[in-house]
Amino acid sequence: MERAIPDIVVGRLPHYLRALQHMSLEGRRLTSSQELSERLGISAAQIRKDLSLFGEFGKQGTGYQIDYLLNQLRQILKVNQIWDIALVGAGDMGSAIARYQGFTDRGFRVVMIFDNDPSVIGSQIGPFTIQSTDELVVAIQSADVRIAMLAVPAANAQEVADMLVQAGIKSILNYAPISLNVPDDVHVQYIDPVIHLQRMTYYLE
Amino acid sequence: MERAIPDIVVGRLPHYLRALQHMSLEGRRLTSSQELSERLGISAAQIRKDLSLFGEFGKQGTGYQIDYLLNQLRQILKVNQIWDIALVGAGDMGSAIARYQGFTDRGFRVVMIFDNDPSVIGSQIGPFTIQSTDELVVAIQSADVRIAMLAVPAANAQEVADMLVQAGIKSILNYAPISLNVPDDVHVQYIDPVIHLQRMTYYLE
DNA sequence: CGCTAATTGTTAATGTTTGCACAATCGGGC
DNA sequence: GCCCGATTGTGCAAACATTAACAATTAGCG
Ligand SMILES: NC(=O)c1ccc[n+]([C@@H]2O[C@H](COP(=O)([O-])OP(=O)(O)OC[C@H]3O[C@@H](n4cnc5c(N)ncnc54)[C@H](O)[C@@H]3O)[C@@H](O)[C@H]2O)c1
Ligand SMILES: NC(=O)c1ccc[n+]([C@@H]2O[C@H](COP(=O)([O-])OP(=O)(O)OC[C@H]3O[C@@H](n4cnc5c(N)ncnc54)[C@H](O)[C@@H]3O)[C@@H](O)[C@H]2O)c1
Repeated sequence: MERAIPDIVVGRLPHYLRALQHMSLEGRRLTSSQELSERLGISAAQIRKDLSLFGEFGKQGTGYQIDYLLNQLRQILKVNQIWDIALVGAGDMGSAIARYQGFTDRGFRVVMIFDNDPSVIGSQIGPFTIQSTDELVVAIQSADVRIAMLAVPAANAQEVADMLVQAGIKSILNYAPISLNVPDDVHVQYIDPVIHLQRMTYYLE
Repeated sequence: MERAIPDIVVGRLPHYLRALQHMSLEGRRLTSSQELSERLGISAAQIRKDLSLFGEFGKQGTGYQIDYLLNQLRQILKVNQIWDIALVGAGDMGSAIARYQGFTDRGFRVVMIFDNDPSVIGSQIGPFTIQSTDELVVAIQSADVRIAMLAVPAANAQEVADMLVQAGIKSILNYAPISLNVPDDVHVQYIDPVIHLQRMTYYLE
């Protein structure tokens, strides 16, 4: 029986992956827990320990092959494939997300966009036609999409989340500044810049 | 000598604040650690313990006065004032941030926007004229701004961060998917949706 | 071929965070 | 005025996370 991996470790893996991807693009071959430590501000011992939960990826005296470790991490995080994403809310934030070019080489792509404002339904954002939220559940179900990004106002976020759950979505990245109520088997992550800003003002004099 | 507050506690306070602000808008007067616990998915004991590090804000048998606790938390986090923010990068993300209406009632406002693309410098986003990054250091210094949001491509993020540090910025909220190198007295927080998405795909089958 | 410097994976020690449980206290009802 | 159900703040124990330290191993070099 496999020991469960602590959430906090899973949360660090994407950071390792991102740093390795940069190094790989820089043409580098090898790295070490020490170098990753300096780049990421995470102790070298911790990085080694985290990785050791999944296997032995390095070589003593040498370090880690960047491309090898990269692939191992991609496999562990299941981003050695492209995941389709449904985006709800085609306002300022939704449009920025829809146009963002930085998803594909990290395992994701937006494949459908929904809004409930008749004046934007049917119009294009890049390659996408904005669909009505009336079609949301059926469209997501028939395309078998599991991940959604939510960029609607806070007041509407819960009702949209309910629809997403009904459509079979299992992971929601929520930009609305409100906590969502979802079943246990649905994962939610939050992006709220103000939370980060308030955390930093605590340390300002 | 005051005991230092653990970072992890400071990181939860903005969530309490956000939930309380919603309750207050709903016209509610009283809440309890239990109710907050249900809304936030943080245990009631933890909430009570976190708050107790700063004082005694509740009343046994009754709970917490929402508006009172709200004000206490605003004071603790120093958001009982409006902080000015400098925004760098007026692309898709920067424009969405510049137009966002959700900062002011939570303690922040964008007051200046910079870019280095001559074709956007001088144009308007809402009430702001986009300034050249050539003016960045002087403009930030003379307006005594301490917080910046960074929305430039990853390849340029470090050079801009260096300018921000030189200008006296002490808190940076970085949207570029790259770790920044800054002096110890400068706080950095990161927003990278892909990190959150990759964290969730780990749990998908 | 043996020495050196580098670096891993892992164990044990240390430190931090969370959860439990309960006395103390409050407000309301009767 | 007293009792009851609710709820806080907190001491202690348990769980969890991080760090330090080191034997084992490697590549490179003379
Ligand atoms: N713009 C930012 O920089 C920013 C920053 C932080 C947080 N956010 C949050 O992101 C969310 C979106 O922000 P925005 O600036 O894009 O707002 P916006 O008003 O520009 O866009 C919201 C969009 O959601 C659509 N919408 C509303 N109700 C809907 C529903 N029930 N179903 C489908 N679509 C619906 C609206 O028609 C609109 O197109 C908000 O919750 C906001 O708080 C935005
Ligand atoms: N758009 C999104 O949804 C999204 C999502 C996640 C992350 N991001 C990140 O946010 C950042 C901005 O993304 P975007 O989509 O707005 O990109 P963008 O290309 O639309 O905008 C970038 C802007 O930065 C400006 N710029 C470049 N170098 C600069 C410099 N040295 N000084 C000042 N300005 C400079 C450019 O002129 C441009 O206006 C990127 O790092 C991106 O990875 C964006």
